[in-house]
Amino acid sequence: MKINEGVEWAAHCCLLLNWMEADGPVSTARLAAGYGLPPAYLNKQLQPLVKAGVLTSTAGKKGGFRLAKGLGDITLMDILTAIEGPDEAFKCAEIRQAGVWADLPASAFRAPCAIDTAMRSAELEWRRALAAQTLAQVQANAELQAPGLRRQVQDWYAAR
Amino acid sequence: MKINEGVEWAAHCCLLLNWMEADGPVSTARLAAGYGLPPAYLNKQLQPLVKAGVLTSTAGKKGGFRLAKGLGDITLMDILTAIEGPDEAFKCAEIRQAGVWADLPASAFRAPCAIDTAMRSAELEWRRALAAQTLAQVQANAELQAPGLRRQVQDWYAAR
DNA sequence: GGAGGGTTACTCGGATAGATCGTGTCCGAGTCCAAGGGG
DNA sequence: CCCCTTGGACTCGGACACGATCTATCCGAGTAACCCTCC
Repeated sequence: MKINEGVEWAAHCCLLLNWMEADGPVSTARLAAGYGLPPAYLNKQLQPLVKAGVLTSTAGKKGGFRLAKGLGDITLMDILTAIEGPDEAFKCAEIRQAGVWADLPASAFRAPCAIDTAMRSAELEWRRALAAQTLAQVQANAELQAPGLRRQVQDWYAAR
Repeated sequence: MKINEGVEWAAHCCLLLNWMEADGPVSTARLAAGYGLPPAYLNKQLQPLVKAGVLTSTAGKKGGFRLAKGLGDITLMDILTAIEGPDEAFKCAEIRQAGVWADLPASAFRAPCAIDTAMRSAELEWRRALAAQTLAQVQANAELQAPGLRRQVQDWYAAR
């Protein structure tokens, strides 16, 4: 039960892409350099975001990634599902249907597994909280805590 | 991001152990037979629960596992942390401290990473929901949906 | 000067290895029960 | 009849393979910009 680090990378990149929006597409190499990440692997992590409609990619010279929509329309849930896939973390294997319960009539399984229900509802709380957090809010918090950072990052990239 | 199936196994076993409490310890072989699981692997999954103080184990003939406390004192969170470990699913690697941010003064990192904060708070919601669910509640729901099941299971084990 | 074509350099995207973690199995140390013998 | 010893079988616990997923890298198809030539 460990979340791919690509989720963190993607979130950071989205925030950065928003800051760099005026400069056109940003290539994987530039993004990776900003965070000290392996460029090729970062590229691989960003690809599912393109498929999910969070980013758009353009090839060729001066190509790179760009936000497909505003930060307010992107939630942490979007990023997670794009990279981790749509499946839930807890997967009920219905082990109760074997052994002791194998001889029971099928009607006994009409009701869902109580454990599965409890685990699902808890996980739903998590996903609900993730879906409630837009990247716009996250960025607002970040800029609130470090007001000059945005300009500093833009300058660093401009001089590169 | 996939939860070990051992979590589901452990939860089911705890409920079963509660039903079989009067019969003394239940061995791994009997537990596994009840769910059609590989006995040795189930044993391996239950061991951390003993270390966590959820179960007690006794060796030798007529040995096996037994609940260390009442179902009301065991939460889904206990089981999860016992098997998955205490670490959180989302681990912030502080990638913001490399590249662009490498030259910034240390004071810039006094404030926590905004992404980390948002992810953590969402995950906390999940853990809070898990900690609020005791196995006693889960079992109550299960027995409510299938009233005769408890007796049926006890009989199956008694005849074995 | 402007337009068109070719070159070039750079981009993403997917196909290909290595590392880490989850899954499954096996055997040994320890222990409890039971039976048998002696008092 | 009761107690102690001895044997045995069964248990958990950890050490040992296998497989899948995550991590990391490489190379190729494609494309947009640029430059040079020609009109």
